[in-house]
Amino acid sequence: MAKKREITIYDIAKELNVSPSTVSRALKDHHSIGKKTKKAVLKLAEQRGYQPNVIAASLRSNKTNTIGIITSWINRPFISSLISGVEIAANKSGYNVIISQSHDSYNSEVANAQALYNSRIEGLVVSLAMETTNYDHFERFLKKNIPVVFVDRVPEDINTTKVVIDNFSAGFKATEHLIEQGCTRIAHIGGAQHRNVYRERRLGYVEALKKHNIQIDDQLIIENNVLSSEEGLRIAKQLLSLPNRPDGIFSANDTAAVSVIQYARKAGISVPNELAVIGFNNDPVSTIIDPPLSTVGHPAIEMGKLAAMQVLNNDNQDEAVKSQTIMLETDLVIRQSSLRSKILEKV
Amino acid sequence: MAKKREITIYDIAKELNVSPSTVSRALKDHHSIGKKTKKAVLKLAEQRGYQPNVIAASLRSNKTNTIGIITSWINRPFISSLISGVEIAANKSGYNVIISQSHDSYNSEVANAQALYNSRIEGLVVSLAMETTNYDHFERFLKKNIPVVFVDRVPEDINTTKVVIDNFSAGFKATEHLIEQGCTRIAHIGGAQHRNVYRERRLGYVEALKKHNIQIDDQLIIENNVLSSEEGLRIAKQLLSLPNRPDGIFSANDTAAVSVIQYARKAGISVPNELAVIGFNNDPVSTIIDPPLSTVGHPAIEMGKLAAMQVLNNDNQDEAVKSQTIMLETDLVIRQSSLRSKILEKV
DNA sequence: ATTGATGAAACAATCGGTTGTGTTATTGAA
DNA sequence: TTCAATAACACAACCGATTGTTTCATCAAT
Repeated sequence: MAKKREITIYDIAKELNVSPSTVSRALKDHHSIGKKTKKAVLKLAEQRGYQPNVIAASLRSNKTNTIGIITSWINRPFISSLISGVEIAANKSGYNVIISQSHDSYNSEVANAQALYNSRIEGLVVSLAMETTNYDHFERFLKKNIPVVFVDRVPEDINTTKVVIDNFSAGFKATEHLIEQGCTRIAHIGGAQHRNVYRERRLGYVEALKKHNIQIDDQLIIENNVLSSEEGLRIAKQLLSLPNRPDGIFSANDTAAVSVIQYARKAGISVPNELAVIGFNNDPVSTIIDPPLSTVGHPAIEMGKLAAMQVLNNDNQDEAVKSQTIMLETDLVIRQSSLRSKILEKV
Repeated sequence: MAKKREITIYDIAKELNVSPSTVSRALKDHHSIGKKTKKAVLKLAEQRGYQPNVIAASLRSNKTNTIGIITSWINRPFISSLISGVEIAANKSGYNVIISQSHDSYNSEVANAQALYNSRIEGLVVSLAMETTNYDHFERFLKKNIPVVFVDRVPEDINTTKVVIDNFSAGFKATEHLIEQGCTRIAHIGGAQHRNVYRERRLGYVEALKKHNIQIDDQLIIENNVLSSEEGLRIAKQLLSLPNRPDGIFSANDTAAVSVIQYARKAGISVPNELAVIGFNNDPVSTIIDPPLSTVGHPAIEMGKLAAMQVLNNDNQDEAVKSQTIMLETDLVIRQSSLRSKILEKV
């Protein structure tokens, strides 16, 4: 019952008594085809509902109009926004986007890269798995001049385009904000230090303390590979049980920061008066928690769009531009969880 | 500097003095190829780093190993989990997943469907755009026997596989729960009624009221196409300003439910004592809001996996199974925003 | 020794566009 | 009138694998 075959340029060619190559060229408005012929081809193609077989075109022209993307998980606020941005930019340029998830596993990331390579993608957007420390699986793309653009979680020692936020500056700003609020013992909940984003946030934190002549206390720096709400709770307990407990906490993500607030409430520690808290990411939950969580915001969708555009414009760029790092500014989103002075005024 | 050409079966064939077809068959362990030949081919392929050109294979065999997915937005908790599930199931079967966003626009949905069709996808997973009421753009797939599986937001009058939750039962359970908590004036914040999910939730709500002989009050039923936090706030204000205000609210999503709680707090209305609230989706924010939000949970990732599996197993199924509706149960997640009795006991 | 069956591999068409190179007719210049 | 330039289109190779059909050799059975 279904039509067995799609209509091809050969069908059109036969019906119009021209050659397939003429049809092909007519369809893409090639200059060497006469006006009447073009009209006739376009008209018949329309009538017959001709749809080009992109697979055949890909095989011959070696262009797939497809880019790939590898992230840890799709269902996280920041990442899904990132992907959304990639899709928007790619779609606008007529490109397809193939997704894949590493689940933060190095092996999966390698396997996905391999699969995408075999799918002949023309570009790749990557946010690294937590585990990944070796980047050889991307060399294959670069060798073939297939652009690889890293976003957010990027490697250091690989010569390619990166789209990141200024994590150092963000960490610095967040910490300095706490200092300005009068905090003197500021803790930091950080992530895996081999990942740029977490290391740089911590460096910003340290730098801010240094600038304001505050002693760095290793007891107040906790690192964790997961930063889940469970881990956040555990860390909050640990920090707030210290004999000389912190009066401010800069957490490298909102999830852990929210846990801190929840624990503090249970423990009868007033936020922000006794403990000022600032997180990172500006997740939706940050506006819901009570008190609302101060945090660091960044343009996730924009980052995705930018990454995709870097991939798609690769041809037009010279070597220097191909290995640039695009660094976006973050904005401090000050809410009540850290707004000590104002709260104090009110009280 | 880069290698100009990938290695093909022709290269291997030439080097081993066999024909390309032998190489092709050897690589896929065809029975008509001798053991020694197979070994030799495999070995050389490995040595030369042979990677099959999937485009060429697709062209000939008419198999792309790719499925498409159309959703409204990627960056929403429920949808990103859905997509994550689709990717997991597809990846396990060696399939690629191409994403696209309709942004809830009918025209974009049509355009995306068209683009995916041209990309020769072998199956399509769709969650409808809010605007969509005409489904002709999917007929093309069905005519060619390309499976189209709808998830969550599904059409009524189209004969294909659907993966949904039991929205009616969920609405019923949520409302009955409020009744059991002693609520007598229960409001409903609903979504666009032409979308199955919202219509059925409302029907469940109405049925629960009927069962318990509670008069349906049109003043207490508000419908809204967006259900954003802003709209939620507006609706909360409207409902709670009624002369005879409700003592319970069943919201069709968590976003609006959270807004209700936030507004109630500002208005000095105690939740759940004076107003019991239950939402829908079990979004992350539902655990963060104070009091924690009761809601309806559903297995988003599982739905995605199931949808993908329906698409991928299409060949093995007869016509009856091809147009089935898979309905998953929801679970009532009771938290404090609706737990009146217990709260009252405590007080 | 002849025939038939079986295994192993070659041959060649095919998928549907793309693209470099010919070919023909027309036109303008010399 | 003749020749070169140009427009318009045809021809055919090609992209790289897949697959139906043939061919050839080997071996067992009669």
